[in-house]
Amino acid sequence: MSGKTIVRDDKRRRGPAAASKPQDARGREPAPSSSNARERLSRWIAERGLKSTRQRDLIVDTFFNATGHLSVDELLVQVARRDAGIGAATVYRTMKILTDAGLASARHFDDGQTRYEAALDRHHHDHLICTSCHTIIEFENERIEELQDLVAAHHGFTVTRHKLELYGLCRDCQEQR
Amino acid sequence: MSGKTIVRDDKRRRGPAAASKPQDARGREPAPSSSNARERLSRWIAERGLKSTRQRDLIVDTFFNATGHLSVDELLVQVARRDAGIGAATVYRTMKILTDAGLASARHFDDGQTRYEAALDRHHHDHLICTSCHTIIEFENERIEELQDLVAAHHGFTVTRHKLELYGLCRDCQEQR
DNA sequence: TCGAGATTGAGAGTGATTATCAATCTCAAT
DNA sequence: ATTGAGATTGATAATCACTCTCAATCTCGA
Repeated sequence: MSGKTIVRDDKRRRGPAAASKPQDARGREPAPSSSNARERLSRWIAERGLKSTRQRDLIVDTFFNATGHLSVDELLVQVARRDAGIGAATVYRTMKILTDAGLASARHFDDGQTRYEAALDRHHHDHLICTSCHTIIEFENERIEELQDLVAAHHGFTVTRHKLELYGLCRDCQEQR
Repeated sequence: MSGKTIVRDDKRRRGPAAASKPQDARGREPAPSSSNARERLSRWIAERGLKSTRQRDLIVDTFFNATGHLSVDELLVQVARRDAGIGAATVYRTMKILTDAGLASARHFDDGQTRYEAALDRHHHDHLICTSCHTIIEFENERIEELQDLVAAHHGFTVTRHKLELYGLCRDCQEQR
């Protein structure tokens, strides 16, 4: 699942088709394969005496097989299709483990929910968010990062992470007006 | 209150002194004067049949006399020093009015609370945030904005607003390690 | 001075997430 | 295969940052 470039376009769960061209992406590493992630997770779990459970496996599998930036609610809906008995708390707990293990990363956009995206071997990137249809497009721009470092240096800061989100209307939504 | 450049350094409520040099700021407009803001607010309130109350005035006055990016909690503490009977709901309500009137702007950093900053006549700017002492420094960089527009255009987006936050350690906190 | 209508403070309600806890499940050591 | 210490689970309570509700007040133009 999920294309092979850095740009991931997730118009509310649709096929891995038509995404804008990756103008700023440099198409470095392909998205992590579910199997690779599973290996890493097994190791992570083993290393700290955690246990592998049916629920955990199901949630992880569902997450890596989905595209985009999922909220716990959205993930729970998908998980419930396979096992309606899984509780929300378990999904929260599992996503926390995945995040701690570096296999998922949590994003806090302006809609009040934490959204998760697959993170294995992925490079840092930022987001373009359509305020109408909620499509999220990822992009990477080295020049911007350089300028950020410059600004930070001017103020004596050492930047450890940053967040850049561009909110607006995507092409489709503009045309529909 | 609040310096006369775009850079505002708020190390947890301290005098309007020592801020790093405004390297990226262009020192356009001076920060809004409390009186000017009050005028605008009066007009705003009058225009829509709202009423001016003791609580409202006190909260607004306290807000404009404080420096930095205050959360409702922080503002409430300061307000309570002048009138302990004012409820949190009223502070929330007042900050909403101030925001709607364009006199304050709400910022959502990664600590889960909404923070407000004086907004009258201020230009758009972004933030450098120290993850250790929580100092917040504002900056403006035209080149970055231009690149953002370029990136957005590549993806067919029309950007209406953006958020750029650089998290890291400020000079002081780096030295203290 | 009046009174319609806005405002207030307290407390209930909300939405997202975390904590608690008894019942279960896992898995390494029998 | 059995066991049992300890991890996990689901339900539910609790928390956090707000927002809503409502009866008591306050504001301000007539």
